[in-house]
Amino acid sequence: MSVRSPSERRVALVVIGGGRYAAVEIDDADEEQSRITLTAAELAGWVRDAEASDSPRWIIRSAREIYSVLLAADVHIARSHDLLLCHAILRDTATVASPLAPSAAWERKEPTDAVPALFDVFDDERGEDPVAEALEQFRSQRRVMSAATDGRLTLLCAAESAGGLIAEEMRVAGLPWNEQVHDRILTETLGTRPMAGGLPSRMVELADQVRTILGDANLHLDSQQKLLRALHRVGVQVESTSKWELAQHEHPVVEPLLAYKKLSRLLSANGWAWLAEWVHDGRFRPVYIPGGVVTGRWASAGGGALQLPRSLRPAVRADQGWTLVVADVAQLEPRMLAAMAADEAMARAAQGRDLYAGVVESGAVGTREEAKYAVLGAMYGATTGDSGRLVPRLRKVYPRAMALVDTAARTGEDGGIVSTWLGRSSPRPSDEWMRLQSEATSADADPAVVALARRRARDWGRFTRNFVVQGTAAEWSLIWLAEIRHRLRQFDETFAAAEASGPFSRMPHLAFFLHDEVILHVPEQHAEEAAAAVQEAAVTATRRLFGNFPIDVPLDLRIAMSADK
DNA sequence: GCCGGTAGCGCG
DNA sequence: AAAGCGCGCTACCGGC
Repeated sequence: MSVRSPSERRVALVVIGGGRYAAVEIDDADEEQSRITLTAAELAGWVRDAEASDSPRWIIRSAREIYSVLLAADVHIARSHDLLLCHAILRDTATVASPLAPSAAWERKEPTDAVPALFDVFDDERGEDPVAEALEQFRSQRRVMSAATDGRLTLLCAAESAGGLIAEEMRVAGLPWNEQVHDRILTETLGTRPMAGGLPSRMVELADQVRTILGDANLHLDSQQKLLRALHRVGVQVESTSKWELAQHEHPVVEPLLAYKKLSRLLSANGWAWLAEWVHDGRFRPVYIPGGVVTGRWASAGGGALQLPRSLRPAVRADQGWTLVVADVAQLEPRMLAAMAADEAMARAAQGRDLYAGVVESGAVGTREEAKYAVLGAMYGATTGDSGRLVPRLRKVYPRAMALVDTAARTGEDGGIVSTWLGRSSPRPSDEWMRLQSEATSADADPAVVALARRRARDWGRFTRNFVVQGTAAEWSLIWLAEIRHRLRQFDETFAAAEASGPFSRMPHLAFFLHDEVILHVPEQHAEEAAAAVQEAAVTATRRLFGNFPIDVPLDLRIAMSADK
């Protein structure tokens, strides 16, 4: 991903209704220079040619809407400006004096199902002149981006737009998923698959064991209420059926019950039904939603892409003749915190693979475990328990880093807005929250209301505290992803073009992304090259964000047939 | 039978 | 009711 240079060619692709598209050349003043009209059948070919000749930045309403159409015709684009994704950022940013005016027409409607909102494309009623409206929106967005003198919003929008493209590409490519391996794991863990309706054999055994111990042969284990009453009857005085609470008790029922619950979860979330619904032709194709989380993290819809249990990792297997490049960042968030705060002591602790070991060396805490709890507590706002007790020790050793998160928390408690490193801002607290706070400040306020307001203020403070760190980590990851894609495209051109016979047939490609982790699917002979690209991309992402500030962001990087660790 | 709220647990 | 952030999904359960 590169930030636009003045001479860069820009073309807006606009849906103009009746199944037709306008391709509009934009000059350096962001004015329309020329326009041609394309039918749906002509679109892909025209874009392919333009892309091949000088790879313009495509101004699009949304990658979800239009890139899926292009990809279906095996047309890839390098760069875009995604008006829907950037609208949200530029409208909410608190880092410039005049953010973008809100407009319902440029708000992303979240699809609630797994099908992309393709039919938006053919909405003829959208406006008077869709081209003029798109260009006007683009100009407004450009004004806001350039109001940030340091280019941060421009970088953020470029990265967010690249993310929009990558999300669509990853869905088309899919994650290579071996159904036989998945089936074997299920059978080994849950027992033999039931013929119809019933539970697998190991679950049946465990359930019988639990029912025997609880003295109720017909107990329905999946009902918390019935289970809770049965537990009370045998003297297990828990207030909930959650596993952390059950684990505190010593009773013969605990072990088989926890085992049953674990298997039950695997069966219902990622069992044979999931496999049949979500894996086709050896690929799992989740719908990614870039920027779907307030902090800028991606969300997903359908298939639970971001919650795949680690026990199923071995089912992620490269095709014959291919391999996986699997990379993740260790302790990304505290590293981002150290760099944002320019906390050199914390950056020193972050040197090398294990940040927590560095924290121990600094003398703040005695063990790695303590370091972990202290650091997580600092970023999440722990006040009690082991974690809360350890946080003050960090405040002595890393005053700058702690001041950054403490300030973010105080801003939130006061109803203020915080921003990430590149300028994505937290939402305003709700009207209800505001009302409660002002109600609590009146002289004759009910003490219960005051206490509640205080609690809600602290809750929101913990959210804004974490927002700046989680959101900046999301920005690093987004740039990392975009830089990986950029490098794969570069070296792909040199060897794959001649062999290509379909989408991603010979191309190394991104196959999975999970907050601070990527999986690439790569022809074997290019594995080393791809791994190097992932590493270089990380270095570049760090430099893009923090210049020469010395912060290490080391990767766990491996080349393997399966994603299993 | 449909719907929304809640519990619980998977991921980072 | 985990202490301490952000999500999505499934199954229950009560109300209609």
